Amino acid sequence: MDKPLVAVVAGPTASGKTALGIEIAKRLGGEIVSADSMQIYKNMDIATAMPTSVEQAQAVHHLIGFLSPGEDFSVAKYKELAFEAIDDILSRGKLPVVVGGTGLYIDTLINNTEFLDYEKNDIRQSLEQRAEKEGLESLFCELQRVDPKTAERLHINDSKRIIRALEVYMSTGKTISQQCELSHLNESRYRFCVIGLTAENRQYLYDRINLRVDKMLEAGLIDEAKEFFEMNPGNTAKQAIGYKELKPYLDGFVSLEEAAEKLKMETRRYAKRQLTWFRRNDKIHWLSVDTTDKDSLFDRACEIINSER
RNA sequence: GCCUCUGUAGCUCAGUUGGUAGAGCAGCGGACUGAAAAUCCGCGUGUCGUUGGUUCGAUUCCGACCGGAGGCA
Repeated sequence: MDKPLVAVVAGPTASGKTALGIEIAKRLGGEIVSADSMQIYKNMDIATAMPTSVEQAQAVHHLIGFLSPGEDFSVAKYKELAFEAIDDILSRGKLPVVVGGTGLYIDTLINNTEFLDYEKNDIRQSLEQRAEKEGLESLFCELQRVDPKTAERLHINDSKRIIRALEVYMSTGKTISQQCELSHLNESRYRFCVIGLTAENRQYLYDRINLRVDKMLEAGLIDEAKEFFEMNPGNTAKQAIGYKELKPYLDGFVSLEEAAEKLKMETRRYAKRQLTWFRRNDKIHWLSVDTTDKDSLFDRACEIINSER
């Protein structure tokens, strides 16, 4: 009768999501579904802080390390695969535990966002070329004509969203604002209980990030980066934090110290954006990792989930 | 020891012909519907080294002191 419950662990990078997710899965009989746009890829283990084989042995993990970095990915594909995994886990009487830091992916599951079907095409590429030649303003004016509602919402410099909005219109015949309305007509088949990890002191999180980057470098991030660039990564994988920041060092333009500092900085900024994303969700049960010891954190998270089961 | 330069935001530096100051980066806040670890927007947070003097008024001019860099010995 009641909709099945899906547990979610969200939060910024380096907040301890992986450990908490595994603990919840162990204690409550669950399996983990990753919600991470980069951990989906193979051969990027160190940079993406993918759960180690030891960690993966402690709980079943879905949607990690399965795609080649040459392949592009999208939130629409993620949604499809994630719901498959969730249904599979539920059919075996277990608790799905969604764990990840990609807010867009998580919200798509929670809101059950529907996407329109359309054939793969090269409209985006030609729009990018037009932006190059005619200037972004010309595309923005076009968007004002076809979808004034979206044009009003977007800033004139927001090239990605302007191009995307036109791409949707040209691919589907529907404006992106129409698509947004259509996208949440169907109610979710699940209930979600979201645990959010945060830190009372931002510096605590930043210290953990800095330390983690140092550990990644010790673990062989540089070699992983060299291999990464050799295997022709696609546009999605290329965005990962961890390789592009090391590129100037690999090419001999900056010292390792400078590149490492840049990598730490970009990771910190990413964590900040993640916090901004999750903060607007007023249904999240927040737990502070810097003021709670591990055991009580685990206890508390399981209590919250159990109370909603 | 003497001479020259220098000290302004967390960092690198502008600037004020004397009316308490502004850029970049960092940082902070926000947005986010098929690339989202991406992309975009907003916001100066300051004992102008310290201390005396001149002045209605000094971060600015002058002196001393302290710190840094270079030169001459």
